Amino acid sequence: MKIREAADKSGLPEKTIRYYEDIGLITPERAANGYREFSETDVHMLRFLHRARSLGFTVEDCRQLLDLYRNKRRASRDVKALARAHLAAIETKIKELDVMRQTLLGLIDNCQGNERPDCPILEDLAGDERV
Amino acid sequence: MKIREAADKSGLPEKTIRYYEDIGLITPERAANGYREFSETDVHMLRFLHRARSLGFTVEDCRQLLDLYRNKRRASRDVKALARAHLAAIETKIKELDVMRQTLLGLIDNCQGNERPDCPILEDLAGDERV
DNA sequence: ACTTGACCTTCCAGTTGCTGGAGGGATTAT
DNA sequence: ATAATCCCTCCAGCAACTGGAAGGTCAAGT
Repeated sequence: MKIREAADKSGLPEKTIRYYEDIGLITPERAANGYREFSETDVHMLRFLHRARSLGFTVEDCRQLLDLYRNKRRASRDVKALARAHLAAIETKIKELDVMRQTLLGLIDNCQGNERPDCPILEDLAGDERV
Repeated sequence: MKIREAADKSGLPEKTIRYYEDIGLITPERAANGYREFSETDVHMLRFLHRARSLGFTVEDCRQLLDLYRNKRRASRDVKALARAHLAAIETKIKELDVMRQTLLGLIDNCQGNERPDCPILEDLAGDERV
């Protein structure tokens, strides 16, 4: 099948599929006219990538996951390690965002939000000491 | 003062300070030899930017916040609106990450993590139906 | 006077993961 | 034959820096 159909079946934009080929994640065949020719296996890999990316794995993670997936002699230990590392990164990120969130909530709560200029949000950003 | 000192006092890397000048967030003076000459006010602005960025505001948000900060006729309403929009973005992001986190937790929990190849994580990514 | 070393400058490239668009060939439908 | 869809390959750009190269400046030491 051609790229449009592969895109429809995998849920990825055509542009992204071309990009994934560029960086060597997939290697579809080429027809005589130069068009990419996708097999069902290719689509399967694309769906795999789509799902992995949606779980936040980086493209490099995806490359490794795909390698593991294709390697029938893999150890599930290796997959689990990747997933754990990724989970840890996500949890770190969540914590960072939560700190921001708490701070913003406090600042927003203290701001009148009217037509006057005095604003505790700006005061905080400016590092003004509060008396 | 020169850039090194401004960097130390603001907590921002020199590179970042140059970048902020490039994109017009700050406009330090120049000495005769071409070196940037930072005033206390410049450092104040840099600290403002540092703090705003650490709360996750985008650089464009920072530009607006800085404009508001410098504008003595501002309405705190405008600041609050910016902060609220940013807070909403953060909360959206947290929710997305939490969905990933939950999913990963479930997958990791089901994976033996041994030397065998069978792995529910890969199965999920591959979209295999579980019986 | 000269050199060394620490500063400072600009500019270019790379990062991540795409996305949009230009310019052009191939195929399909009318 | 022609128009509408495909498809192709570049090139550029997004955010927000960061690293490095190549080179100018300045103060101190010999």
